[in-house]
Amino acid sequence: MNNLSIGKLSEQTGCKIPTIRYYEEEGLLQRPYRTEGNQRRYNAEHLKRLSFIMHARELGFTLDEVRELIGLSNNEHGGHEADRIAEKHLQSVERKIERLQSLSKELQSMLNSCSHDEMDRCFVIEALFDHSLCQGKH
Amino acid sequence: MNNLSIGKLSEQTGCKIPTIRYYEEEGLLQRPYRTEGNQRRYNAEHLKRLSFIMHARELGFTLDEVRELIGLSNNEHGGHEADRIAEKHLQSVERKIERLQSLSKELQSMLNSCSHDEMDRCFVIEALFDHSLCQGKH
DNA sequence: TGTACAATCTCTAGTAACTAGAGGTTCAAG
DNA sequence: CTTGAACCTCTAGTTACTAGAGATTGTACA
Repeated sequence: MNNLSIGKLSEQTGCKIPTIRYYEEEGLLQRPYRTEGNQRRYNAEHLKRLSFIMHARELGFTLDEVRELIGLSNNEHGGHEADRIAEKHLQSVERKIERLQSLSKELQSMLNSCSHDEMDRCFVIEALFDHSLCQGKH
Repeated sequence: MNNLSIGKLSEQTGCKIPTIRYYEEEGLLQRPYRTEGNQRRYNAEHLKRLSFIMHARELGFTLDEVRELIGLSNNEHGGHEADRIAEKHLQSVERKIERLQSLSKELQSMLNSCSHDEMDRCFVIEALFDHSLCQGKH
């Protein structure tokens, strides 16, 4: 688990090599020990931190939020703050879901009515045109 | 409706001025007539096209897909193709909804269990760390 | 007709979160 | 000790815009 090369860390976490270097650059991942020959060597702490970052990213936190979260986890008063961030994030996720659901409905009804007539006109395209003309009316 | 300046077109559509120029640059919006002094003047066709682009964007189509859709709408065999694009898009939207819903659940359960104990430890942060360590196990 | 100033022009660079490639160096197995 | 996979840094590209600088044009009003 110690003295992992960047390739091994990448394998273990599923995070791509350039992305690992990018996170280091961005100050999200601690700078690792370097060999004489200037290659990176990671330990269990790095593995843990990188997994944390990746999981937070999967959950849709931005890198800035991840940065905040990491800062808070080192801070004794960070708990309530972390709540706030997670709560704000939950709200934005729920808004996103709503928007996508209405989008899904619109796409479905476009597709359902999309039989083609003799002139081979497609209602998908027409629906897009029509709806785009009645702005804000639905 | 004719001879709209870029500012008026922007007002009418709600699309920002630099974005209009960007769409022109990208070949999505037809190049408009220019005055002697090199300023853009738009007509009803441009308005219609821009509204189409914006509506498709709201529905989450990428600019490349919008480009395709515009191409297809000028093509007599485009109908079935447009179906295919819309269908593919619908599927990706549904996948996105699923992912967001499970994310929302995870955030909610994080927040629910997030009372703070005497030591002011926050379970939001711990949940993030814990889950990040059991990779792929849920 | 003159003038002021809002609106427009082009161009460059910045955003987020990576990804890809060039050209060169190091590590480790045999 | 050799060789080839893995690593290094650096630059530039991606998507869909947005912001700003510095210059020019359009137009309302006196």
